[in-house]
Amino acid sequence: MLSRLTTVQSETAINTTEAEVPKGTRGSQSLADRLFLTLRREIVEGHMAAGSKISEPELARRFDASRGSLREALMRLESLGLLERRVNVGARVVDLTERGLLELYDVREALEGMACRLAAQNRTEEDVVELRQMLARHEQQEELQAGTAYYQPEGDFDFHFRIVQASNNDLLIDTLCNRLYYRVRMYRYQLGMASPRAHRAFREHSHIIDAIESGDGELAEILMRRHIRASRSNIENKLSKQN
Amino acid sequence: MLSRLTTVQSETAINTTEAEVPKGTRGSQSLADRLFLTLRREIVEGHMAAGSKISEPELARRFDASRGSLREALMRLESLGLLERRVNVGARVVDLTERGLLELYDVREALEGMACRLAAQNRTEEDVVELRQMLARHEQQEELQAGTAYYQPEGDFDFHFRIVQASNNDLLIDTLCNRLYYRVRMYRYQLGMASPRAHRAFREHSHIIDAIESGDGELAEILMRRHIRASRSNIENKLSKQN
DNA sequence: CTGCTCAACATTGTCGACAATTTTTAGGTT
DNA sequence: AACCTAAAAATTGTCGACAATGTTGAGCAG
Repeated sequence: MLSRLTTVQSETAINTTEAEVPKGTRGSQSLADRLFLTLRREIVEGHMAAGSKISEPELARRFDASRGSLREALMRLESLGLLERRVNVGARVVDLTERGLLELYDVREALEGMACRLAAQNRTEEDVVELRQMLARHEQQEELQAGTAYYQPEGDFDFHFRIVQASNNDLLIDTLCNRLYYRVRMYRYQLGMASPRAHRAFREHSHIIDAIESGDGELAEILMRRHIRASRSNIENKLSKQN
Repeated sequence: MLSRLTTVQSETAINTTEAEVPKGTRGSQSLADRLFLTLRREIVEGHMAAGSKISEPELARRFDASRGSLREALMRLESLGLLERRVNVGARVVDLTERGLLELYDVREALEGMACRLAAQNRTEEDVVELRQMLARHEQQEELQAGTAYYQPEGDFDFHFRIVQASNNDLLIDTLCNRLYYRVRMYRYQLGMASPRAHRAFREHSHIIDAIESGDGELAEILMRRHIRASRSNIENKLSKQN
C-alpha cells in the first residue's frame, strides 16, 4: 500500500541473471528499481564512501544504464535520506555524524515505542510464537559466541523489525522499515558498533515479549523505549570517550 | 474509501511564479521542483481527486513540460506518500481511508510527543516567546468567531509546526514537516474536519507551553500525546457515527 | 605572489523519440 | 448474449542528444 519495495531484495547484479523472469510475473521490476536496490546496498555497506560525491555519467557507464534511469534511482535514494542533492550541483552520499546518529535514536525511541504498544494491543498467536523462536535462536548464537562479547547486530535488528511488523500500522511500518532502518544499518556497518550489551539486550528483549504476550501495551512501550534509550546511552558514552 | 468529492480543475501555469527570477539568485529551483510543488498542492487541496489515476502525457501537456521532468515530480510525490506507482501501470493519487487517518494519528502521537519533549529540553527564550504570541493570536481569532464552533485548523497546525521546529532534531523535523504533515493537510482539506474542540484545544496548547517553558520534557511529552490522542478520539467518534 | 576575469571544460537539467508493456477494442466461436 | 483471442491503441520505461548551469584553470593586473 505505502511502498512497493518492502520485502523483495534483489541481490548483486543489475541484470536479471536470476533464472529467467517469466515475462510479466508480479516480481517485475524496472531497471531503475534494480539500480536503486544495488546502490542502496553499496551506500549502506560503505562501498560508496559517506560524504563522497556522485558522478552521474560515471555511475551510468559503470552499470551500463542511461543517465535517466540512474537519476531515478538517485532520487529515490535521496528521499530515503541516503543521498543529498543540490540543484545544478549534484548528489553526495550523506555524511555520518555523531549528531545524526543520536537523532536517529530519539526518533526510533518514539516510533518503536509506539510500534511496540500497538503490537501488544493487536498481537496474534503467531506474532508471539515467532518472537519467542527468534529469541531462542539469538540465545543459541550468543552461547556459541560466549565470552567474545560480540553480539550479532542482525539479531537485534530482526527482533525490532518483527515487532514493527506486528504493529499493524502501515505508515509506521513504512517509516521505520523502508526509511529509518537503512540509515541505522549504515551507521552500524560503517561505525562498526557491535554492542557489548549482549546479555542485557537479550533479557530486555525477553521482557518485551512478555509484555506483548500479555497485551500490556503501556508496559511494552515503556520497556522498548528504555531498551532503545539504554542503547543510545551506551553509544553516547563510547563516542564521548573516543573524543 | 472515504469520499467527499472535489472536482476543480486548476490550470495555473508553472513557469510564471513571481516576476523574473534573476538568474540563479533566489532559491534556484528546477522545473521538476516547481512541478512537484504545484502538484503537491493540487493533491493536498483535492483538486486532483484522491484515488484518481494520473496520465503522464496529459499532465505533461497541461503544464507544458516534458514527461521526464514530470516523472521526476511524480516520483518525489510517491516518496511523500501522496502517490502510489506501479511499474508499467502508472500512478494514482493515494486513497483517503479511515484506517489511514487513524494510523496517521498514532504516528503523530509518537513523533510529536518526542518533539515536544526535546523542545522542552532544548528550549530557548525565543521559542517560548513565539509560542505565546502564537497562542494569543489564536485566542483572538477564536473570540472573533465565538460560538460558531469553527476552529481555524491552520492555527492548530502552526502551533504543532512551531514546536517541532523547536525540537532541534533535523530527522524529526524532516519526517514530520516534510512528510507526514502534507498527508495530515490532505485529510483536513478533503474530509473538512473543522474541530469543535476549539476551547479545549486552546487550553491544552497553553498547558503544553507551560511545560516547555519550565523545561519539563516528560510532562510536555505527556501533554502533547494526550492532546493528539484526544483529537484522534474525537475523529474516531465522528467517523463511527457517520457509518 | 595574490587576486581577479574570462574562456574552456565538465556536470546537471530538459527534451523528444523509440522500445516494452499494459489496456482497450474488434471479431469470431459456442 | 457471453466468452475467449488477437490485433490495435495508449501508456509507461529507457535512451541519447542538446541546453543551462557550475567548476576549473590560464592569463593578466596589482
